[in-house]
Amino acid sequence: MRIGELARRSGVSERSLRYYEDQGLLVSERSPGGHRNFGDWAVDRVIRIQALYAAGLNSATIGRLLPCMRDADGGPNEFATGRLVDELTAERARIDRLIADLSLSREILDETIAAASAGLSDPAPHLPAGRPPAPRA
Amino acid sequence: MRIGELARRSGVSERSLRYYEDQGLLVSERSPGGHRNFGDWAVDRVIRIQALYAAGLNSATIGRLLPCMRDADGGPNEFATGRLVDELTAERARIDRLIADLSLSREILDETIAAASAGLSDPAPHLPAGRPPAPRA
DNA sequence: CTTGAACCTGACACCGGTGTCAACTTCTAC
DNA sequence: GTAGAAGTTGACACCGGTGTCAGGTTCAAG
Repeated sequence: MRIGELARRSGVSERSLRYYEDQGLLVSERSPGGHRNFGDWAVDRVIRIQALYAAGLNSATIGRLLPCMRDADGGPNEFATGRLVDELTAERARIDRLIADLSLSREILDETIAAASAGLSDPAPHLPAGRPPAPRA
Repeated sequence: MRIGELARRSGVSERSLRYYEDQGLLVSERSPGGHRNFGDWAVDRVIRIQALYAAGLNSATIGRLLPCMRDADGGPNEFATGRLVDELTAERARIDRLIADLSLSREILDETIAAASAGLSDPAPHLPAGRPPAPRA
């Protein structure tokens, strides 16, 4: 598929996809004219890359991590070196703290939103005040 | 307490605490010489502020949110306006997506770390490879 | 009074993935 | 062949909470 479709299917902007390739996180075949061509596997990979970025990892770390992770196609891997394992372990700890912060923030938002819809005598007509169930992490 | 102690107790740098005050998120008494003095309630408040920042909210949004949230001391509140509720609802949705990304990232890290300690014939002597249980959100 | 730790204000820099625009080329459907 | 959608490279800007340094002031203990 071409970059536009990959962007649509993965939910990541074309700009970011090109950046990922620049950083060596994504590879593509090229058409004779230079247009990128991606396989289906790229969708999953992009989603993972995006998740890792969202978790606060930088390009360099993701670049070291990618060849060591079990891919969707169960492709061949390297094993993470001790140094990389240390780094990933630290990242994991940071992510755990971050998840804790996010959960606290979510609670605060929930309470505040609930208090508003309970307390306002002027119910906003656009949102039916039904809050979705807590996300299953 | 003074700013140093608050920093220690909340785990937030003095620099950030002064910035929070600048942004109107935190109030302090001042000593005759100008030194800040905080009550015990400040610790909880700072932790919440920090969590909200970590969740990606900016100063302006936090500033609007703070007076509407139920504080630790159950202090008096305003109610969030409809416009603010909309904003908070959007933020909550974003946080939910972010938590999903973080969970995926954590899984990837876990698998990669586990694969490394299982696959390496050279066990790094510093970490006993016991992975902590998944964090109870 | 003296001394050293703690605090004050103000300023500068940073980071790095992403949005956006420009100018041009390639692809595709008719 | 031709028009228009889609893709390409390159460059510029941004954001905003935080780290850090400088130079000066305050506080508390001896």
